[in-house]
Order: sequence, then structure tokens, then C-alpha cells
Amino acid sequence: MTDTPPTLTALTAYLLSRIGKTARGQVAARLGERDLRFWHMSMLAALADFGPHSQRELGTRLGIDPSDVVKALDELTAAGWAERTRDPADRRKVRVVVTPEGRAALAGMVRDTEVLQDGLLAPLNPRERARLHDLLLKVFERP
Amino acid sequence: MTDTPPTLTALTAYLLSRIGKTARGQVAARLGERDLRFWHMSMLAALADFGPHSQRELGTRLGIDPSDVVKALDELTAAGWAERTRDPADRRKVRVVVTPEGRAALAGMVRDTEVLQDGLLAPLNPRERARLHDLLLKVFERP
DNA sequence: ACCAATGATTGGTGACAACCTACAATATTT
DNA sequence: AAATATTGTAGGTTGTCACCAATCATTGGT
Repeated sequence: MTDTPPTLTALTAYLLSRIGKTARGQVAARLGERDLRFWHMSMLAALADFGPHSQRELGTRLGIDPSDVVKALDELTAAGWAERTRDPADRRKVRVVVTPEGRAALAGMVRDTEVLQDGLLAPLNPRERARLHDLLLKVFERP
Repeated sequence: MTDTPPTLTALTAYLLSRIGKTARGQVAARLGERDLRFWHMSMLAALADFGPHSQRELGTRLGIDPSDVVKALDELTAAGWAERTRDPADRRKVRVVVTPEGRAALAGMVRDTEVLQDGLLAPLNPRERARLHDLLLKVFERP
């Protein structure tokens, strides 16, 4: 009775949308326990992986509106996870860097996500999980 | 510069969430051109695949609040795609059936989604697409 | 020196999903 | 018959998300 219509499950796009939503939901719930949102992690990851950004760079990289970047960074700096300093070369720009505390927080979020992901992918064995990740990556990096 | 942080792309949960979102977005955009929403398709599919439902059954099957089912059905019946008749055995219940026009509309939406899905999965060859669908299905039907 | 463009910021907006309460009609239980 | 539960319905709330316009400081070009 709780079954999903086959007409829908026959569509890969539907499965992606549906599973993506539960994944998103679980991550959001997990992060929410510590009053975090999805883009807290995204921003910290961007800063940790690619080094300092201007806010505009951050926005374009993550596909977020510049005005929303401001609000997000307000919280990150308030938590002591990122710091804003004026770029001396171009004083309009803000140079955003991640702090060691920010890196630690990011590591925690990643671990949480991995635990959760283990549950989500429970029906798959390690080889299948790797295969799934590989295929998703290909789709994601649409060349 | 538009690259996504590897810390994130290393997480299958992130890829699922992200790709799912774009899939959802594209389907929503496509349907939106005809003033349709996601659950128009879900409901029609449920009715077409499993036969008549009471509204509560529809709601629990699709994970939608009963009050929202009402609003959704208002639109479906207004479009002539579904019909409400009182269940003679239990006059509290409403028996919801899909009309032939509803089935035709559903078929159209499915075709649209398939076209769109072709674009989304462009980086994969047919064999890979089948494999992806298979893996997603396993995850979806978590036993 | 002036003007146009850029970056950050503020303060909104509209759309939407999820949820919740109250209620009327009907069924079921006591 | 009376109390209780279920079903559909109407209406509203909340949070989030994406987006937009206006503003201010700063820069680069002319």
C-alpha cells in the first residue's frame, strides 16, 4: 500500500529527485541539530579546498546569490569558522578565509554525512556503492 | 573556478542531493510551463497504476498531508483528469478515479520527463544508464 | 576629475512545501 | 442513544529558498 507507482519508479529522473530529496532531508536534519544549514558545509568546503575567496567568487562557485552569501558569511564569522579581511590590493573585495575551527567543524559535518550515507546506501555492497558514486560523478561533471 | 569542492563531490550523499535537485528543478520547470506541479504527475500515476483510491490512501501512499490532497485533487478534477465520487459503502470516503484524459496527460508528462532525462544523463551510455537506474532502484526500495 | 563598472551589503519579495487546527458529515463502538 | 473515531474540507502558519532593487565604497578607464 505504501508502494510507489511503477510509472514513476521507471523514470531515473524520478528516482534521482526522490532519493536526492531524502538525502538532502537527512543531511539537513543532522546538521539542523546544531543549527547548521547545507551551505554552511558547502562554503567551508569551498574555502578549505580552494583557499581564500572573495564573496563573489564564493557565490558563483556555489551558485548562490551574492546577497545570500553575505547572510551566510555573517553566521560563519559569528561562529568563528571564517574570517573576513579586506583585500589590500582591491579594497572593495573581502578576502574570506576558513579558520582552523572552521576546518574542524567541516570535518565533523563530513563525518556525520558519511555515517548517514552509510544508512542510505545500506542496500548496496561496497563495490556497488563505488559504482554508483562513479556514475553520479559522471553525470554531475557533465562535460 | 566553477568547480565544486572535492570534499563535497567525494560524498555520494552530496551528489545525490545535488543531482536530485537539478532533476527536480528541470522536471518542475517543464511541468510548470503547463501550470502543473510535481504531485499532479505523482497522483495521476498512483491512480493509473493502482486503481481508485480514497483520498487518505492517496495521501499516505504519496506521503502528502490529507489537507493538501484535497487542494491537489481540486485542480485535477477541475482539469478533468480525475473524478470524485462518494463511496456508497462508506459515504465518508471519496472514491477517486483517473479519467482517460488524465491518463493521456500523464503519458505526456512521462514523455516530457524522459526527454529531459535524456539530457541529464547525456554523459552516460545506455548500459551505464541502465546500471544507474538499477542501483538507484535498489536504494529506493530499501528492504 | 569624472564616469562607468564592480563588490559588498541591506532589506525586501514571491513561490512553495510541509504542517496544523477546526469543523462537518458519516461510521463505529459502547 | 450517546460517545468516539474517521474522512474529507477549509483556512491559515511557518520556514526556506531563490531572487531582486537600492545603496555605498572602491576601482579602473577616459
